[in-house]
Amino acid sequence: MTKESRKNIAYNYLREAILTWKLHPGSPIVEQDISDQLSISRTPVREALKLLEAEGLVKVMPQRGTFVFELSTQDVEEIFALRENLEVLALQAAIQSIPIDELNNLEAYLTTLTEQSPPEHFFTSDRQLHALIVVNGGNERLALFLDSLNAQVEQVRRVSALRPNRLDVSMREHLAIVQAIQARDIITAEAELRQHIRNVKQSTLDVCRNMWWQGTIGK
Amino acid sequence: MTKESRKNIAYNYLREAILTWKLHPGSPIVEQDISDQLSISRTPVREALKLLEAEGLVKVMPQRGTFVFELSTQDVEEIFALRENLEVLALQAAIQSIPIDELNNLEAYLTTLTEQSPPEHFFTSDRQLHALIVVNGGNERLALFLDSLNAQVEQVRRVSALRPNRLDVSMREHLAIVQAIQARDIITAEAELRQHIRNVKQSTLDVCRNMWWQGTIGK
DNA sequence: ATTATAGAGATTGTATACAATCAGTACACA
DNA sequence: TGTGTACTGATTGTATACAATCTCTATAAT
Repeated sequence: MTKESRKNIAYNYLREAILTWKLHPGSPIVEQDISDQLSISRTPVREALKLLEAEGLVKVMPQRGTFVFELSTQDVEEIFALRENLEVLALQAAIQSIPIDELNNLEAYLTTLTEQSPPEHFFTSDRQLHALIVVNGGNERLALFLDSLNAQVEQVRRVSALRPNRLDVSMREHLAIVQAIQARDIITAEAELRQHIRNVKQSTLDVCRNMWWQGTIGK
Repeated sequence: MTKESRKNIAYNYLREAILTWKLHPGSPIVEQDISDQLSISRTPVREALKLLEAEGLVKVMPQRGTFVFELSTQDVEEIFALRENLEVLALQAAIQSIPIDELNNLEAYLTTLTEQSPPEHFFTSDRQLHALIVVNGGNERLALFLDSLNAQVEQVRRVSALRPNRLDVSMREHLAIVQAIQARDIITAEAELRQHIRNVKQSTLDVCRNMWWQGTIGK
């Protein structure tokens, strides 16, 4: 295996820290601090921050500082509006070509999940389903853009997905989507996918507003 | 007016050079050369190149070199498929809110254009129309993404738009779109917009293939 | 003749020092 | 008391030197 570049070390470190709430929305990221923590120079840290900025996870204010991105409700609306339409677009392109055995595997896996299953299992299956759709859609730019959109809400989603019943409901929605794709039924699949994404959006919005009230983000 | 950062100087310089064919697709960009030409250090040049990479105008191959992006027909297919659907999405959101006087101005301007008008006038009105749609769509992320998609084909489009009759036809298509928006007729506007983008795509594909044959790009 | 290998040159990747700019503070002044 | 102004510290922006890695070529071995 080829050695990882220092830029990538910094990138993965920062990305993980943001998504797991070790770095809270709105808090500053000082290049020197990160380079000290990782024992590398500022240069690769800087390049990693530029990448994260392009991805929408941090906001660089020139000559002032770099800050962890704060999601507003407006942002959530924008992101999910795009996500819904782009994923449907990918679905239309992919529905005939998604391998049936992959669908069967995913379906089998979904039916094993219960309320007691560890949340990571839900996250994994969620990523799998969306990857299945997007990758088979065959448009690389669309796939990359969706990744970037998802990264911007993932931070909040990791909280919202844990709300009571949400995991269970989400699993049922996934199952409905998978089964519609298995039947190559684009009408149903599209409707289920749209509904699922709208539910996730609502859930994300709720958490977003709660955080606001509690002063977790903003001030 | 605030002084422009050296990173931006390098960014604008390189972007312009690529879009005007001073730098041909596939040709290498050496950081040291650019920094010499602009009398600045490699650091801001490097940051500019990373920006251009995120935008899809250059391709950085780690430890090997940086190259001007070469558009393949596959890329053109991807880009226009996305552009068509995203612009329609913006149009649906924008059609009621695009100011009538802006539409009237653009319509008046379009009717003054003839085969003899300088091509820049066509480019300007083209940009205006698409900006009108995308900005009033109200989704900033969608607007930014479309900008980046357009940048990737602009290089080729500046050639394709000059083909015989293309300017004239394009003007008529624009006029039809504008008039449908004036009437707030989403059905017609969407159909005209889709047709227009498909025509531009076809024209772009033709030029793309010609360049291939002539060895302008590739080798 | 073909292949393998070592070395040189070119280019990007990284470290580090210095410059420029911004925010906040203390202080002078009205 | 309020306001403006210069100063200080912190942080990003830029310059430059050095390291790592890749490509290409020359050379040697089979």
